[in-house]
Amino acid sequence: MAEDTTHSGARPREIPDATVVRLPLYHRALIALNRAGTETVSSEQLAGIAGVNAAKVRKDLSYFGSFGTRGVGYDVDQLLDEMRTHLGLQHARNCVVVGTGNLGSALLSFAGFSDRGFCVVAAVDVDPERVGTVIAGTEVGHQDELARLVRDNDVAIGLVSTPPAAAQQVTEELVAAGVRCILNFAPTVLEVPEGVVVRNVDLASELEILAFHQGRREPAVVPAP
Amino acid sequence: MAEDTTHSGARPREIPDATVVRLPLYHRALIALNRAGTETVSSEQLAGIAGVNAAKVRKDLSYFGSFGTRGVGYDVDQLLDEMRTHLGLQHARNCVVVGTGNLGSALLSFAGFSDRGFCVVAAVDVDPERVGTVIAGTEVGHQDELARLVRDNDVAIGLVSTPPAAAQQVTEELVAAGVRCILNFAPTVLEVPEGVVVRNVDLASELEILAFHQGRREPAVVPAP
DNA sequence: TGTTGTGAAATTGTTCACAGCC
DNA sequence: GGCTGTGAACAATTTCACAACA
Repeated sequence: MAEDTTHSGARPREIPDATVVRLPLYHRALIALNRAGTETVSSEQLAGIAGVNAAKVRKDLSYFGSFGTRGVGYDVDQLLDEMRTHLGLQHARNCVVVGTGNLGSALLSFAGFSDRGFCVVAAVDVDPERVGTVIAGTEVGHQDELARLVRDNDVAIGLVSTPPAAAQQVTEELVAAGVRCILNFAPTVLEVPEGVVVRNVDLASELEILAFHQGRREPAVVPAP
Repeated sequence: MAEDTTHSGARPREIPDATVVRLPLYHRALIALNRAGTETVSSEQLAGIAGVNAAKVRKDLSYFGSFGTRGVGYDVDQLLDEMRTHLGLQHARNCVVVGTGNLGSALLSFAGFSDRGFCVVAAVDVDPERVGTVIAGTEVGHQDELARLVRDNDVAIGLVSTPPAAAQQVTEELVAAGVRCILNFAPTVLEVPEGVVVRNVDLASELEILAFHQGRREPAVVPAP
């Protein structure tokens, strides 16, 4: 991730990766606080809600500036605004779902995005059986229409939920169409050019990590029936 | 993201967390190599497929022993076996889906688990409209039946896909029923007792992380000429 | 030759602890 | 008195680089 940033001037604040992945946690916590009508929050409280520790909260927030008040805490509204700004969420972002199998249709139906400023506006598939069907209000277009749909709908993010064998191909089409953010659900490592960001969500991997930890805890006990 | 790996006692061989989260990548790569009939693989090749670098592969594997051959590489079959053993995947693990909304039904329909030794064998919901329906071959039971279903089906893993407000409650029920591994899809931080492992999958958070990176890359607005 | 396995160095991330301010 | 912001100490992780060896 880190470019050749030999510190000539400490101007461009580089946010640590570890911090970036925690920002959504704070964002989520602040949304909840805001809804509850809470006006100020201490790093300790915020940490409790976000499931981290207070020192981390303060360090993380400090990378963006110092908007807390000593002896008081942070103003929830202000911090929420700040968070939105730095996450680039002032405006909603449009997403396209590529591959409308089980997972793809779930993504189309899933409401969890829209609350937080992401909107699935298009979907494509190669299967003629699926093209033309409407899932959760979105009509499935043909894969060939991807570029047009991306352009017409100002799509910023591609959700790849094809079988693994097709994932690299559709990724390249997404990139060619100008999409620079990809959330990949296929169990494959995607190759992308510089400047394109990929995040991977692999459910089987998550389950394997859980299995590993369980195996560690219980040294192979065979329960008698 | 797995900040909740609380360890109780010191084990002789402690595997770094960072390594653990990469094991599924190697596992996946080895399955592919095995299917392709490849017999040996170098750390360099494995790294290529898994999307990491060779030094990391070697270091990671070395925590489990040294089963490579200098000048040659690793035996795919043997390494795959080793991987399965350490991930505790000799036997399949049963999962229960709690909450059968959009995401929950997708989890039930999703085939991606079964290839890798995880099997969804039960599902529950509180909504009377859903209880009794059959999704992808699994009948949805009532939430009250959770403990029984866990017992009867030897369930090892709980998949929490309820609305956030219900997630903590159902987690406690899962834990009470003896489930010690939880994959949480609800956008909430779950509190669990020592010995229970939680991993979180929050799609909105992933999208926010992507948005952040995109915002960084394109420096906002170009000054007017 | 080519590749592993691994100490040691470099980098990144976390926690401490306290000065500074309300 | 309470809480932030942060440099400095500490811990984890990654990378380097090379001896060992089939």
